Amino acid sequence: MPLPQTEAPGRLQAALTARGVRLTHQRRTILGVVENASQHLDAAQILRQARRLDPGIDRVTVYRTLKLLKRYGLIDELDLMHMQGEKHYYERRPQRDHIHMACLRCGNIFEFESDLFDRLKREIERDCRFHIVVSRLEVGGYCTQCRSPE
Amino acid sequence: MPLPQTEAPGRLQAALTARGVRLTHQRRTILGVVENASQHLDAAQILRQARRLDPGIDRVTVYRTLKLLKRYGLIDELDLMHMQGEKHYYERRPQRDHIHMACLRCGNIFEFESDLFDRLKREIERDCRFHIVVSRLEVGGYCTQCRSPE
DNA sequence: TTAAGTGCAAATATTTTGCTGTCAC
DNA sequence: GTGACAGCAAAATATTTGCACTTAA
Repeated sequence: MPLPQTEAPGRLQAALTARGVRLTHQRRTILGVVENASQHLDAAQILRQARRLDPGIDRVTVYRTLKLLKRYGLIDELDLMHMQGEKHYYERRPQRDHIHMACLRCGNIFEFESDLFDRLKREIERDCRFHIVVSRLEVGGYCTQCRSPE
Repeated sequence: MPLPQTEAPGRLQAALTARGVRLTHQRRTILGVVENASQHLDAAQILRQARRLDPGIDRVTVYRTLKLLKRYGLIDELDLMHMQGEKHYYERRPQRDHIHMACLRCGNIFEFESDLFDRLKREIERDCRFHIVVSRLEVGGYCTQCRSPE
């Protein structure tokens, strides 16, 4: 069953409150959808789910809220190698960055954390004297299932 | 002065020919633009430059040619952290993958090659049993110039 | 010759903006 | 009470599709 929007305030909501951002009913709903998503959602999917909880929510409000969250660095915007059109996907920014792998055959998205990735980012910061705010590593290819015969 | 389109056939053109792809006048022009670009170009910029050499070229032909090149793995499609709208940027696929760093203040794009990046990709292939076809690592942040006081 | 490619027009997809009324604090 | 926010309509941006004509091989 869909999660009630009266659920315990999530981390996103707490983070916005801490920054003194006004929390409207609509924002709470959208935050809840993003927070409790079991997969990467695009704007249209977020809108659809938010409307189940609050049918009056407008598409524009979803876009404005996503932009707000992105501006505060609370969510990451993914392209997932543009596997299905040019839409973007969103996920709450994790403690530790991870890599997204998109299977070009089955379309599944896999995630992977890696010390080497963390080291690479530190190397970039040091060698290029570049202060990293946000990073995105996406790869497209074939997963085990799709490579194996059958 | 703009490069004449009668220039020596570039690698892109050779690669398409080798694959038995038909080379039209328009394709040769677009290939030349992409090949000789000194920076990352989006579709509109490619169209503009192509039209200087052949005013009749249509926007659609540019998109179709870019899609063709992407399908054959001859160019890479970049987002450059969506610094200016949602357009895509293109570059001829290099021998060795590199990282793109986008400065959020001055908008400059920096490139960086790294052994660690190569190792990371090998690690992904091994640990995740995932065969990588294409990869993209983009970071957004602040370059030396923009971090320093003045 | 003929399958593949081009230009044109129109459509689609995604995201943004202007404005007026509403609500969180 | 008031400045920030929501909804609606419309626009802007980026890319794709259908179709009749043209061209590379």
